[in-house]
Amino acid sequence: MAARMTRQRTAVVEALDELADFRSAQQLHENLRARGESVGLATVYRALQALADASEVDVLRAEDGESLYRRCARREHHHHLVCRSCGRTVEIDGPTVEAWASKVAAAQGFDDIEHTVELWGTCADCRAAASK
Amino acid sequence: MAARMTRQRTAVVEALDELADFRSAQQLHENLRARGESVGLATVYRALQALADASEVDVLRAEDGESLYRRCARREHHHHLVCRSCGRTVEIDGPTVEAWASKVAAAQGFDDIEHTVELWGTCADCRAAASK
DNA sequence: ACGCTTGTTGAGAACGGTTGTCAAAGATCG
DNA sequence: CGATCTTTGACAACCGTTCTCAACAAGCGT
Repeated sequence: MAARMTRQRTAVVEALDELADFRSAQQLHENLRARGESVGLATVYRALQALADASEVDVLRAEDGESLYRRCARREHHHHLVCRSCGRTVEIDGPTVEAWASKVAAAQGFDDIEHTVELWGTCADCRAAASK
Repeated sequence: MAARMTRQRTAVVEALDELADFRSAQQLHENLRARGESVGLATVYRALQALADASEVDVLRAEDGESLYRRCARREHHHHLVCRSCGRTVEIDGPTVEAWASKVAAAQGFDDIEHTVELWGTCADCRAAASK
């Protein structure tokens, strides 16, 4: 169970660090190959999974169900405002939302509460590009 | 483009009405077969899709990415508190959340904002059953 | 009631993202 | 260096969902 530091894992982390926004496993894989790093797709998935388990990366689901990964600045719980078309991401937190969520859930007798709060939109740049 | 009322579509709507909680397309399909209604899986998917487009049912993604459907009481925008293990659902709305979401997004220059706010937990019954 | 037209159905193939398989490769330690 | 034991990667398998297309049936006009 000792996590070994391999060339591939390092490469995945590096790729994540360079790309500041949410990316799919496949995008990262392509990115790695493009720069000459030979890494298997399955390995990319495994690395991302491990990083997610260790809370080193945030995972979120695109509207079509694909998983997107990102290395976030803050490790504490937070939410995201993501551009639908380019993936550009802004970290946000909503203290009022947290409080609201747990209060509502508790009032209904629910336990082990987890909440999903994500904002999707089109960023200024993409909007400009679309109406070119 | 005229929507025809077929036996299959009626069956899907009926099944949804009986099952008050969020169910997957496959669960609904099984449910229909179990009661003798012969309906193809693809048809169930199509019916659910059409209903979702018409805002007749709410769709949400389970943690594993599967789509879950439910006929909600209110047609207006609202959120859900869903039991992870039995699918039991409580409709909730959070006026404060709505306001917060659009304000935050606008402040970042984002447009076309959409937000996902769902609460997952374990309902009282399932908690009791688990610690039997 | 009876065709006709046209949307709908269903079985199975296809698809796309993700995970499993397993022999070969390589990281770590003594 | 050698032994050990995790990791890798090409490919198959999976699973939910969508597509294909010939057979079918709603709804409409007569």
